[in-house]
Amino acid sequence: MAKVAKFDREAVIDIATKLYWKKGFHATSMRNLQDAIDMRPGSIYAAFGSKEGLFTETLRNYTDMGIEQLKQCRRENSSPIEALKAFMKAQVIDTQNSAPNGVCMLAKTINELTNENQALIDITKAHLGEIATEFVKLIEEAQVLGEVDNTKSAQELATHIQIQLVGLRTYGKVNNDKAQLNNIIDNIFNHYPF
Amino acid sequence: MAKVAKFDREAVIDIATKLYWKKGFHATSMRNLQDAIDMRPGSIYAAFGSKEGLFTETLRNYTDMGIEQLKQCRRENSSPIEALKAFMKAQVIDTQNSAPNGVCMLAKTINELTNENQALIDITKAHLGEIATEFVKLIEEAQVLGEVDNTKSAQELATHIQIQLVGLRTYGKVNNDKAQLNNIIDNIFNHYPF
DNA sequence: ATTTTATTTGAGCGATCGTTCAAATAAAAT
DNA sequence: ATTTTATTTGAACGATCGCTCAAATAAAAT
Repeated sequence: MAKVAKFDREAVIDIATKLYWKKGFHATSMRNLQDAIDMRPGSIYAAFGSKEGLFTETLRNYTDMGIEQLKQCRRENSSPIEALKAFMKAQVIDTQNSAPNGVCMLAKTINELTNENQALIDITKAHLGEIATEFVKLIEEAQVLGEVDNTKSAQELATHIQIQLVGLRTYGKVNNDKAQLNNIIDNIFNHYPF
Repeated sequence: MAKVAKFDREAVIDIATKLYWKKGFHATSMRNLQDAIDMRPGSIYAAFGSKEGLFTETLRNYTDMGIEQLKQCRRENSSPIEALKAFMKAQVIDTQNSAPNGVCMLAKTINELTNENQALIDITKAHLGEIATEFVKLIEEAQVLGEVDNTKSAQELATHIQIQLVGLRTYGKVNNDKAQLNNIIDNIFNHYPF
């Protein structure tokens, strides 16, 4: 054996996630990343391969954080639907002021990239699918508990939630009104299709 | 007087709109624009001032096209709500295959830009507001005709529509299923809050 | 202590970025 | 025909882009 890597890979990916989430793939330069994570080009390329390679790891990190946050909401709520509602409020309202960006990093990436980065688009789509699957699990649980009509398709309801999340997080950036956003989310669960 | 500009300003803005809409502000280079509109840097800068200046004109053009499309839908439908539904289907479904980009250029811009381009963000927000105002007018018309419960806030319903549009256009890019998108839009108008 | 080797450094590569401007051009005015 | 002047051209500016790699470094193995 020989010299061992001294940088904290998780910490580096966390910082890179914040930067990419805030500025997007194209507007984040390797120089920006070098400064933020305090690594020189050679080390970054040795560890992550390329700008795309590092971005890929931040997409994974962002998605894992979201899924973990959803599970945390589930632990804190006896009702799966209340857990889902709490998650939506955290994602739509709380992120507007505290997170690197109020909008969903995955939606932002889908919006930003073109065929020129098809591999990144495919990964992003897959991650959105993973999150939708977590929604499905929660909704099916709610159906078992009788909180949601079990003749409805859990997959369709999950899609509905994801569409609301993406739409609301962008709207929240345009009109950051916590009370209004709160009402809108309450209404989503008080009416069709829930 | 002297030599007169020979380029077609509207045609140039149309082409620039398509490019910016497709690739976004940062990923569209002036070189890309020069090639697409067949003008040399000096002419572009004389006519539009800067990359931001030209982008601003394309935002205006994009918004005008959307509002015109909405009015066209109104002319083709005796019912204002049917007109709104037709508009949504055109924006969500038809654009996925024919337009430069399936997602809304204004939403894409809100998602992409940061404080570093606050002026462009402010313009984009204002344009989203203009479109919402057109939705309000249509909904108020529907309320007069008894198509929509007139105890509801037309402004809130318009916001609801805009959130659905943004969410659906991004979802359409992830899962381009015409039949499913069509059903989702039908459901929006068959249930709460309509 | 010396050797081995994974890691880190940072100068610098060629390409491209947004932009400028002096010179060339061409249509209107004389 | 000549002058005037708005427009167009395109070379080129300094800055920055993503990325490479030879040299320096430092921790583990001997």
